[in-house]
Amino acid sequence: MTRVVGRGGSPAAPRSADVAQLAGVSRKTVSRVLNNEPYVSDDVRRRVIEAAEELGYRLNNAARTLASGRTCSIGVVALGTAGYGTASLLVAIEKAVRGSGYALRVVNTLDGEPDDIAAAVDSLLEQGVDGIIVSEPIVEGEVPVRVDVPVLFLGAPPAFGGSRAVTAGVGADLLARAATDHLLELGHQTVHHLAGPLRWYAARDRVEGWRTALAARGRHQPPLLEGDWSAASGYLAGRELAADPEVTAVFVSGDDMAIGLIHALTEAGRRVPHDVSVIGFDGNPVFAYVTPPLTTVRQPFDAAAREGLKRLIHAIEEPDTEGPSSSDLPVELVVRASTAPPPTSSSAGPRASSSRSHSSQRSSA
Amino acid sequence: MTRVVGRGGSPAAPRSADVAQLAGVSRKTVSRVLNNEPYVSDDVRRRVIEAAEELGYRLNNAARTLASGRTCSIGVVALGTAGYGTASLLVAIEKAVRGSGYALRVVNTLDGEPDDIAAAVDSLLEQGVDGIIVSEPIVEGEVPVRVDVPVLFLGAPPAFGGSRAVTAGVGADLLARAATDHLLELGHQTVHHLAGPLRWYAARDRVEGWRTALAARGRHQPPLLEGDWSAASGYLAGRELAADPEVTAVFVSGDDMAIGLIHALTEAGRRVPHDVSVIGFDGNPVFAYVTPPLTTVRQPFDAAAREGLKRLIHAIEEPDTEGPSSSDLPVELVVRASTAPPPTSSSAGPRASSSRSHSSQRSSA
DNA sequence: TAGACCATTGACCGCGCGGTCATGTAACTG
DNA sequence: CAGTTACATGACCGCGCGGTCAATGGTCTA
Repeated sequence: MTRVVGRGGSPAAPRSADVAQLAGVSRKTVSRVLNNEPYVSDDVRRRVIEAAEELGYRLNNAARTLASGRTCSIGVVALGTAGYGTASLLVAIEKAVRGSGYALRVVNTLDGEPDDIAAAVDSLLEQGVDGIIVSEPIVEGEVPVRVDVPVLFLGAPPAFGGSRAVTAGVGADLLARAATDHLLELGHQTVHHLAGPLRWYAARDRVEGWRTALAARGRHQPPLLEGDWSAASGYLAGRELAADPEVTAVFVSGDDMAIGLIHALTEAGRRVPHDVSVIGFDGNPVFAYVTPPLTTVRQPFDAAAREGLKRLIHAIEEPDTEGPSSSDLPVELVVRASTAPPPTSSSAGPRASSSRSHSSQRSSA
Repeated sequence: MTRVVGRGGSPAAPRSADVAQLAGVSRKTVSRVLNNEPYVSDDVRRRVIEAAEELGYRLNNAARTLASGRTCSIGVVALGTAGYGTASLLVAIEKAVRGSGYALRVVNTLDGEPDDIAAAVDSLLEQGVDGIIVSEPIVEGEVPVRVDVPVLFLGAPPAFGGSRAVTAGVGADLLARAATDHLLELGHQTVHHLAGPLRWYAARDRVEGWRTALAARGRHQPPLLEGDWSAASGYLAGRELAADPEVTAVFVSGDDMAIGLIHALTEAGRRVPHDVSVIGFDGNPVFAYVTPPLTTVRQPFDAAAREGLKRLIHAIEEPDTEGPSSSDLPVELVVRASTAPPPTSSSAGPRASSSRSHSSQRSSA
């Protein structure tokens, strides 16, 4: 039979048989060369590679998947929002996956409802993936899908999601604790907290860290506020807090919300950081250039993605052995000018430091 | 032969033959049902669907791709940055692809160099895609890859990239023109422009719109400044502009850069918008809550992604017919408080409007 | 009643590759 | 020298599905 010819007279894509013929070897040997298998002489290897290049040969992924049973791709269930945090995490995952030999398939869930996640996971399984990353798991409900590949939950507790689940995270509790400690060390009696939606593990972990930091010093734990990550929700929370003169320090669970909160405080006549200190969470660099420059905690997205992926690949390739142990992620506090010591009754307290402090930061393990 | 059984005694994934056996029909009939082909009786169709559900059957994408030659997936070459604009565009693409019957494969290029893009495209072709979206094409150089699927360039001119290329865009030139017009209508004699990296089409289109707006009114065209999308680069440009007392209005090619620029102006004693008006570009909602709230132009990411995808799918499925005609995208000016009439020698000019203006906006076609 | 026609179903092939196993050939060993 | 090992290659099968075409059975027309 004759091979099909594409539109415009362009020949159909070459197959490994074409390469084999040109190189004067068998198809199987071509397969060996392209998969870096041993037991191929240097001469043959060279000839095959030359022939492949000459023909512009590309492996057919579908065929190799079908034959081998391995898809060499990893699916990501991402949150369909363009926020700095989630977008950074997705980019970090992509960077981590590069060079691992796996391709990435992305499905967004707009809302994060269990059914939504289930649909996303289902579509990934149908496409064929060797493993799945749920980038921001939500707490509510079990995901109603039978999954027979390992799943990495970034930030969820190990119990979540069935037996073949692995987890990794940015160490949100430690980061949140560092943020709270920063404010306490400045002299604040206590620290208020504006959390993200508590359905998110990301939000819960940070609440946990905040509570731990307060408890460690025996401080009063103010009631929790809950936002939705948006600046608008931060603004609303800020209006509430502005009415309470006791508030001198707020740890906000996201930079955007922190910006909204500061805006509300300022509007109400509470100066930041003179009257109220605010620390954010994420590390979006643009907020070094707002007034006041935002003190925040940078999330180690890259490190978390790398570590998570390492574990996931381990679970894929050597499912019966113990995974790599967890390594400590960096805690990076970016101190700018939205935090300061609390106002004292006698003195006016220090003003915001001048513009030099755009990116002063300190790191600790 | 016996079928392979997975770890832990879990049975291997069911195949269409299993469904066929359970439903008491042939494998081919199962295929017909699952592909919604005609000539299947209602009774048989129902039985097949029930059997598939009972077994938890999922189509094997690799096998169907191999057999049919169609992958039913679209590849995206995205920029590996977490900026609001690029991230929003990616999310918009994902939203547009949902329900189209195509899956998404994402590859990031960290830098956008032609070789980098070539590698990304290559890896997509190897994975198997029916079409490719280059989300933010860069101007420099031809992409050195032979591509035999349609390619959608979001924002590049039609000549780019070979014969099977289609394009769509957010209408950046019109948006830029609207931004510039806004400032001119406020009474400014001319408008300065801080562009993005001119290697990007996205930046060039906006420069074009800015030039057109100025030329249409016969205004002086100040020298162009070039940033790199970051707030830091906006800050540097702002230091330059602050030294020039002639500057009363700046159109900045991205919200982040605008924030940096405003910071530099403020630091140098030039008040925004009292002395200098600044308009951004993107529409990141968080900047409604900085001081001053940023006037900006919202990019119609969703509409652009939808339209581009419609054309791409058309090019995939009916390559020989003319594509759908382009429809006008919305121009959405978000007027907040970083723009105002220019200072006059006699009066002090209006102050920034109060906090009510968080999201006042006007739209026009 | 015979012929034409349609709706419905299945037998069979092969997409392009990796896996298994048999077959070679050269380099050692005792 | 025979026996053993290490290396190098190819013949052949089948992964799970869609496509082609033939076969079946029923309904309609002349």
